[in-house]
Amino acid sequence: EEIYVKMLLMFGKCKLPDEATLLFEMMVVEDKIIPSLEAFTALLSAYMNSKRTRTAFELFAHMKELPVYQPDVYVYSLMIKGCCEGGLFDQASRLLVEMQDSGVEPNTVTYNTLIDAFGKVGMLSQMEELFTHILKTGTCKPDIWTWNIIIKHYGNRGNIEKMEEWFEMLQAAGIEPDQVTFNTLVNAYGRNGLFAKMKSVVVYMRKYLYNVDEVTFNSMIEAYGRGGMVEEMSRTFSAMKRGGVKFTAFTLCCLISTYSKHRMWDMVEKVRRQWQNSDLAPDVALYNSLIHAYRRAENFEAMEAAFVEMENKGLLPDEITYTILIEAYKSQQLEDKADQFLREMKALQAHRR
RNA sequence: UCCAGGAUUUCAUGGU
Repeated sequence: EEIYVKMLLMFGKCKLPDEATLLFEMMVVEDKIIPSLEAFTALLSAYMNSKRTRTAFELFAHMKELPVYQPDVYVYSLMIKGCCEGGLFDQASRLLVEMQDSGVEPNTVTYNTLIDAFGKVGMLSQMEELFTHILKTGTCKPDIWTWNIIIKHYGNRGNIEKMEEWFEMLQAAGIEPDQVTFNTLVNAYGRNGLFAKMKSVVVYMRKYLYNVDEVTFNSMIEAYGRGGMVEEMSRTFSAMKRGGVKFTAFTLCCLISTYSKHRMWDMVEKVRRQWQNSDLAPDVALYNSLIHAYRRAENFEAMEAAFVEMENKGLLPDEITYTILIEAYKSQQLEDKADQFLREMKALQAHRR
């Protein structure tokens, strides 16, 4: 069963909810395994990752009717996350009450989920209040994730002073920052154009033997790209490869977007060749950036070819893909084709409910 | 009894 659970999680990561459902049924029917609560949690999480919130909640309701599958703190934390992501804060707080009523105590993960949810919608004072509340009441012990979440949200909102303040408080509390903490700082400084500080964090990381990984490099590459520092971006990409850090779809997506924004078509092709020579799994966002690059270049044959290639690789276009194509065809007065893709997009959206 | 397996954080693409 552990293998099934691992595979369910894989499907969730790859956003393949239907495959997850099939696998789960296979496990029950063919291998006659009585699924554990963990298996159900894995299935729920696959649905959540694939934004099949409704399916997840149906399963959740079903589980509650079965005495052996009474949700535990894992399941409740996951469902609370689902509510928050759908903007259903009332329902989230109802679940929080419900879990306590049924004797399941929320833990650090549950509160981290809520703290992150406040941050995501910009309710930073509520975010802080919740943090001090759990600290004061001793409801649960904040962990490094809690701090990382708060640091991230101040960084994302451009409040660098607050971010640094929280980073210092973290250290003052005697907690060791981790890889994620530093990557969060690199990302925050980068997105706010503070390139010197960004670089100094990386220097610090190297000095104290934290892993400078693909997330670190991706943040820098993205930051330079956004800031129009194309040369610096290219150099960082080279440094990444020289350092033996494997680039990801994310890396190439940043590069292609920036090069195409600066109409550097030869560089787009260069990235594309490195992509072809790599063993990266097919990726929708990466194809989207390429399709958009060809649309910018008004190279519509290449755009269509990239779209066909994407479908041949078994990838389903998403709303972004369709939007790019529809805009492209509209700009060429090809209303029929634009309409056709509009219908396909609507069909996709309908299928997902 | 111990161990393992499920939940939360850092990163991209269109409309902008």
